[in-house]
Amino acid sequence: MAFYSSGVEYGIHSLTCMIDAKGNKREMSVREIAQLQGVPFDYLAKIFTKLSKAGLVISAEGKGGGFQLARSPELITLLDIAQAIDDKKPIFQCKEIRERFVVFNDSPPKWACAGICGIHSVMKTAQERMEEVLAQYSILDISRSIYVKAPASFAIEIEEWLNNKRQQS
Amino acid sequence: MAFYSSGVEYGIHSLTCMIDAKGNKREMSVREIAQLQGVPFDYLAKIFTKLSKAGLVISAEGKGGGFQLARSPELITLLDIAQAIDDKKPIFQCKEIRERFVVFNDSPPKWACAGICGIHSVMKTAQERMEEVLAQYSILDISRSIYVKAPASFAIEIEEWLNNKRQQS
DNA sequence: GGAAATCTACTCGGATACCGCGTGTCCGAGTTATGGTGG
DNA sequence: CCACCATAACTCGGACACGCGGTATCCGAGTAGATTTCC
Repeated sequence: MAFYSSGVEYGIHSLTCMIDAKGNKREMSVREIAQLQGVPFDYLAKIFTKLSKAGLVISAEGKGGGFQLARSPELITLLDIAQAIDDKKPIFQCKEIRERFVVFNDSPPKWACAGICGIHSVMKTAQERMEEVLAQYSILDISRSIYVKAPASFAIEIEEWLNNKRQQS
Repeated sequence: MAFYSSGVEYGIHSLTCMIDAKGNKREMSVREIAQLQGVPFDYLAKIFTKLSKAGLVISAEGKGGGFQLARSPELITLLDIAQAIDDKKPIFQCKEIRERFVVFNDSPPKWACAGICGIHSVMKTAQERMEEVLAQYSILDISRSIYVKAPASFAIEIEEWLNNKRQQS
């Protein structure tokens, strides 16, 4: 299985579409976001409560409520989102096998347990490098990479779709 | 769940203990390796067939057989092992959500599908950085990090344990 | 004494069981704007 | 005109069902060295 869950993917895409073509925030409800992207609503709702607890979005309860980015789009990185949804999980879970050597007879000496396991140490470094990359890109970057490819009509169609939706209720 | 399975951890530790204190290869059977480290034998056996297919170890069938490193210890990296056991899996599995926008009406335009997804692209870069670190360390490095902490008696105890084991049969 | 049969200890590969977790759904509770109703 | 109430549309949180994949175990088949047996 992949390391980052599909919840993370939903989260990133969702926050990305809460920015308009000009890079400004746009308040939206979970239902709007879910329908706009063709993603399960109930599931996305749970994801947004996580994003809210992590302080990435601000919630507005009640009718007409929804979510809004808590910070400027360039200050929300992919790492922020991934950690908010997947709870800072490690790439590698050390089982301290080094302590299990049969020659230790179930009572490993101090030197064997001292410091961090060598393998674990390398894995931690690897994860740090990985997360550095994720921390380097914001949802504004992602948003731009979409709008730079899209025709001008794309942004308009989304705006219209949103307006229609809101007009009906 | 962690990205790299516990099978990877078993694999790395196992290959590491197929090197003696001087950094030389040491032929061992799966049973020896499993018992030495206190790890399930049957499970480890399956892992070694993967390592064998990946060309990291060479198998010798029949009585007295076992496994041996296929290359010099400094040429076997943690990435080699991880990929041999976990089959080059991606950190992130793109679901191509960008094609699902409701304004596309189930027929996404070419520009939306063109090239690699922006998020996916960042994730791939992140994974590359991570794997670079893993490719940077060999099992010889890991082995040394253990022996540098251990007293001289440690290597001797392992040798004696192995000799006892082989004498009995 | 030498050849053949037997035994033992391996590597392989498939089948299977267990179980945790990711994914997704459902529902009830609390909140807030909106619209309608009655004095 | 204004206070009050019902309704609709949200967010929140818990419970739960489902299925997949990681972990682990078991077993049979094939292979090769060691041992014994038998002529």
